[in-house]
Formats: sequence, structure tokens, C-alpha cells
Amino acid sequence: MLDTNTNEAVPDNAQEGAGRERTGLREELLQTAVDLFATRGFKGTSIRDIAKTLGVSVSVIYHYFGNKEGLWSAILDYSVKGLPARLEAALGGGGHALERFRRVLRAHLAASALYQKESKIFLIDYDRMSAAGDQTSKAIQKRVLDAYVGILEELRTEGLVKSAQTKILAFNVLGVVNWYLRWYRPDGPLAPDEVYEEIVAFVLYGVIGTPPGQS
Amino acid sequence: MLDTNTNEAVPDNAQEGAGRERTGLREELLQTAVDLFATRGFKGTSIRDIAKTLGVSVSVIYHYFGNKEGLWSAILDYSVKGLPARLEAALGGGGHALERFRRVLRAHLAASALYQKESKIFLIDYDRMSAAGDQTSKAIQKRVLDAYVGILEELRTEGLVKSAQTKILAFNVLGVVNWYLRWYRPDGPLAPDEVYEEIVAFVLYGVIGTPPGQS
DNA sequence: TAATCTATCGAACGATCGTTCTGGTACGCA
DNA sequence: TGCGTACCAGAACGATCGTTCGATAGATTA
Repeated sequence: MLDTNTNEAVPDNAQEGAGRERTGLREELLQTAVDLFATRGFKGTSIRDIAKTLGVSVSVIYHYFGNKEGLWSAILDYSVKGLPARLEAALGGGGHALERFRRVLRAHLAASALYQKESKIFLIDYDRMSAAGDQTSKAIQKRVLDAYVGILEELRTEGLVKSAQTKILAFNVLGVVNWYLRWYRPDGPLAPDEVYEEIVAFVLYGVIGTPPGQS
Repeated sequence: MLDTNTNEAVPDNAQEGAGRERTGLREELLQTAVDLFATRGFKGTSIRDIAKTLGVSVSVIYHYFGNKEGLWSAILDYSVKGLPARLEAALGGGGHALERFRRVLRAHLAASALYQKESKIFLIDYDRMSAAGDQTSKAIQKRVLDAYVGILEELRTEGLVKSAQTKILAFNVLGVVNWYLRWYRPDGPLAPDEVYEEIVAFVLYGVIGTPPGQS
């Protein structure tokens, strides 16, 4: 009676044997988890929700990721974890400071668009995770901030940036970019590049400004 | 043994009888809930957490607010719900468009500072609530956005704003302001007004910009 | 004084949470 | 052919969740 039960329980992938590895189940789990986390939040999404959406057992998640934190960690690994390196890469290379600043900004926007949901979860839940993930997440946030502060300091020594509060400026830039991944819809009326240019222009003028004294 | 138990169980407000209303328990509950929601999130905070922090029973929360959603709704009532009206009030009144824009911005920043934690919870969890609260929250978000789009359109007809994408500009402004309440610490080195002016300058220059053609 | 109301407690209920355990099937390799 | 390992289902466990339910003590009212 056990084997008949096993055969009947297979929902729709009956063409494969029960013990056969499903094509990319791990990736399916990651994608499903990202979708649910992004809409309901990390705490608001249960392991069972994810498993049920894919029609698999909850054990699969523990098999692949150990526990719920491990699942979130795996999501971080392929997405947000690479962001600081991208920005620092864009920060290096040639060109004068303003050009490099523009390059960092564009790289940041591109990464945010590529991993939109993952970044959204990261920004919303990063300070509400338990100790382990929090450590990593805080470090990522800091490297990103430092990248912006660094280039803004450069721009300041060149006289392009007037304000001495480069950290506040960096926060403002982060606000614009991080808000972008909350309102941007890929199926919107504007092409991604048009949106990019609009945001880049806003940030550039905001950062550089013109000397005060004009009311 | 019941009455002795009652007397012993009172932690520090023993001068009042057990059935006497505690001084502002409702406000204490709201404040505690805000603190916990802001650090652990709505889903991450249990009714018991709030009650335990104040050393009271869970029933008092249900007595005052009905249920967990009601508690959140009460928080919204005294804080974020008034934001659209504040902005619209600042939008009215005299002065030319640029001055009114500056006034809206400052009102927005002041409100964000006044209800920092409440706004933070609102912005993080507003699209993860159940139906009732979601309706209200979405309406608030929309009115705030519309206020900014409206004044930006005005600025555009006056030629001060060059870009036709006023909605994206409004999103950018919202990003800066909403991010501000995530990084701002009242005990920081700068006075609130200094921070305000820094942010206002950034947004103003970002919105107005200078005509393109300069690399 | 008697009855009602308000504020609060502590226990309890059913649901759901993350996680573990047991077991069974199929593939790779000897 | 036999065996170890990877993969997966389903039941179960203890903890915790939001919520409900009497009971009680003081305040208010008639």
C-alpha cells in the first residue's frame, strides 16, 4: 500500500520517477521564494507557502538550504552580495571623477533592475534578520555607502560638489536609487534607458547643484 | 488567595487598585508597539511581545484595540494619516511655485522626523497588510505622490523644470525624503535644520537642474 | 445599597510556524 | 547484481501565533 500511495501522490510531474532530480528544482525554489518574500515579506512567508506553490514537500527546502535562513542566504549569494564589487569596479577604471560617478550610478541602477525583487527584500528585511545574516547585510550596505562617499569626496576636492556633507549626499543618492526599485515596473511606458537617464540627471544636478546665494 | 495574588502581581504601580485605569496605558501600548514594530516589523512582533514589555496581560490590547490590525490602525490614525493634509496645506497658501515646493518639502521632512518610527513602519509594511489597511495606506501614498506631481507640473509650466517626466521626478523626491527617515538619528552631529537644508538643496537642484548640453 | 460598567488578569483554544524524522525510490558505480 | 547516495513525500513535534473566555476588583450609577 505504500508504493501505490507514492505513485498516486505525484501531482503532475509523473513522467519522471519519484527519485529523479527535477529539472532545476533548486532554482525553482529560489525563484518562488523570491516572489513570495517580495510580496509578503520574509516573516510573512512560510516554508509551506513556498513548497505548496511548487507542489513539493517542505523537506525539499531543508534538503537544499538547511533552513529558512539558508534559503535567504542562497538568495543573497547570487544577487545582492555582488553589488559592492560591481560598484567598486565601476568606480575604478579611467575617466575623470564625474564620469566615474555617472558610471557607478548606472551600474547601481542596472543591478537594482536585474535583481529588483531580491534587492527589495534585502532593503526591507535586512535589519530584521537574526544575527548571522545581519552581519553580512550591514557590511554590504556599508560598502555601497562608502563607494558613494568616496567618489563624492573626490568630486568635492575637484570643486564640483560644494557641500561638505558628502555622507548626506550619499544617503540622498541611495534614497533615489533604492526607491527606484520599489516603483519601477518593467512593463511601464518608458524604456529602461530613458528611466535611467532621468534618474541620473536628477542625481547629478542634486549632487553638483549650483553655489548657494540664490533664493 | 486570589486577591493576594492580584496584589503581588502588580509590578510597580501598586499604589493604584487593580481595576483602576492606569495612567495612559493606551498611549503606553501605542508607544511600545511602535518601538517594536519599527525594529522587528509588524509580522515579527507578537501581541505577547508588546504586552510583556509593559508587564501587562495580552487582553488589554484586545480591550483597547480589538485586534492586532486595530492596533496598527490606531497608530496610523495619529501619525501618518495626517500627512497628505499637511502637504496639501503647505501646497496651498501664497508664494510662487518654487517657494511652495520648498514649503511642501520642508513640511514633509518635518512630519517624517516627528513620526519617524511610524512612517518607517508604514513605508515598509504598507503593502503587506491585509485588505482593509492596504486600502487606506495606498490612498495616503497616492495623495502624497499627487501633491508632488502637481507642484512639479506647475514648475514645469513656469519653465523651471525641464523634464516632462514629472512622475519620475516625484518618485525621486519621495525616495530622498523616505530614505531620510531610515538613516536620520536625532542624536547625530548635525542640527535638524542643517540636515533639512542639505536635503532641500539636493532635491531642488535635482528637480530644477540646469539645461543639458554640459558634460 | 444594588446593579452595571470598565479595566485587567490568566488560562485556554485552534491554527500555523520552523524543523525533524522515518521511510521509500531511482540513479551511479563497483 | 548489489549497494551507497541523492532526492523527495508525509507525518509528526514542540513552540508560538492571534484570539477568546470567564473571573475579579474598583468605579459609576440608580
